[in-house]
Amino acid sequence: MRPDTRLSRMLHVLIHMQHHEGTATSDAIATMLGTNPVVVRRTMAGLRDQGYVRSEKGHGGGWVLARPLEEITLLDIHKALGAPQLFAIGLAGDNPNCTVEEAVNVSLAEAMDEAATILLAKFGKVTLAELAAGAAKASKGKLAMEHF
Amino acid sequence: MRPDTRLSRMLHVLIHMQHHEGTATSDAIATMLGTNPVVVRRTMAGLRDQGYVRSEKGHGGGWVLARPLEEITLLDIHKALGAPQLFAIGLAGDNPNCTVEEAVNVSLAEAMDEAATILLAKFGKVTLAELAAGAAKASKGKLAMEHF
DNA sequence: TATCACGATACTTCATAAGTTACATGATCG
DNA sequence: CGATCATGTAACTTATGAAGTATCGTGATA
Repeated sequence: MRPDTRLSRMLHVLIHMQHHEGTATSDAIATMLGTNPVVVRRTMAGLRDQGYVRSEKGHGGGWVLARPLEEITLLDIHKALGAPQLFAIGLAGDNPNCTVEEAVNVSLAEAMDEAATILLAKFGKVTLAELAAGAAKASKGKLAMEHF
Repeated sequence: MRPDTRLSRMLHVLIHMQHHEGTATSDAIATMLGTNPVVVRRTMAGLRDQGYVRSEKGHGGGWVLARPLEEITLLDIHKALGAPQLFAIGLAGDNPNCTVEEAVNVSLAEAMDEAATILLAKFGKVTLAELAAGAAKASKGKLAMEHF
């Protein structure tokens, strides 16, 4: 199964936009992500609808952050992307009379629900500002390494 | 994304095999699951290699449980299927010099690792015998209902 | 008015679980 | 032995959804 990389990509973009003066065009973002500007617009559309970024047309247009990174969590972006499927595992069968099938699926669903709750709770606790800070620190570390 | 239903299906089959006297052919299993016998053989191959079932050719051949359900956990079957991807979410980017990308992906990976640990721990604690017992109980409940 | 950048549509590509076809191999029955 | 049954395997097709692409419309700016 091909993994959904939209969350990872959007987080990456949003953090870069903080340092970016003015607007970032879909083309520029696409180049940074190694993808296509249409894909960028399509994916960013959800973030715009939820008020995390704004888009402007025409000369000097492009994308800008609409809220500080302190106020955006990973969970916010996950939801803005439409809260896509978290798990690659699914439940099979559609026979409502088979109690075995039902017991299996209930058990799997419970385990997955529990894991999803944990995962989304963690997503909700991490802000993009914290990720940006972590990246800045790592950057300094690298810079320091280069001096030796 | 199309979910992977192999775990759900194999658990279902194994529990039914407990009550099944003698062998169950791939055809019979496929009919029960609403799928194709070749898919059954392909998927059961991993379980056979790990010693959870045996297969016999020729007249009267088919599949039989090789171990009691008490000794098989959901995790065992997950592993026997090759421990396929749990999450539909993936990490993007391959630029080792971008600390932002790295920070984003490390954070996502940590959250997913934590959730995966929880999920697999739960899988490891549930035996197929327990699922079978739950199904039998539900079956009785249904039977009782039918009497009134 | 020309250009720039997003918005939107319609399509193609890609990856992979799932489904299908076909045939080989081995075991059992008569 | 030979027919039949069932698994083993290989090769191919289908289904699904993220991702990629081409094209044109729309609005904003110089």
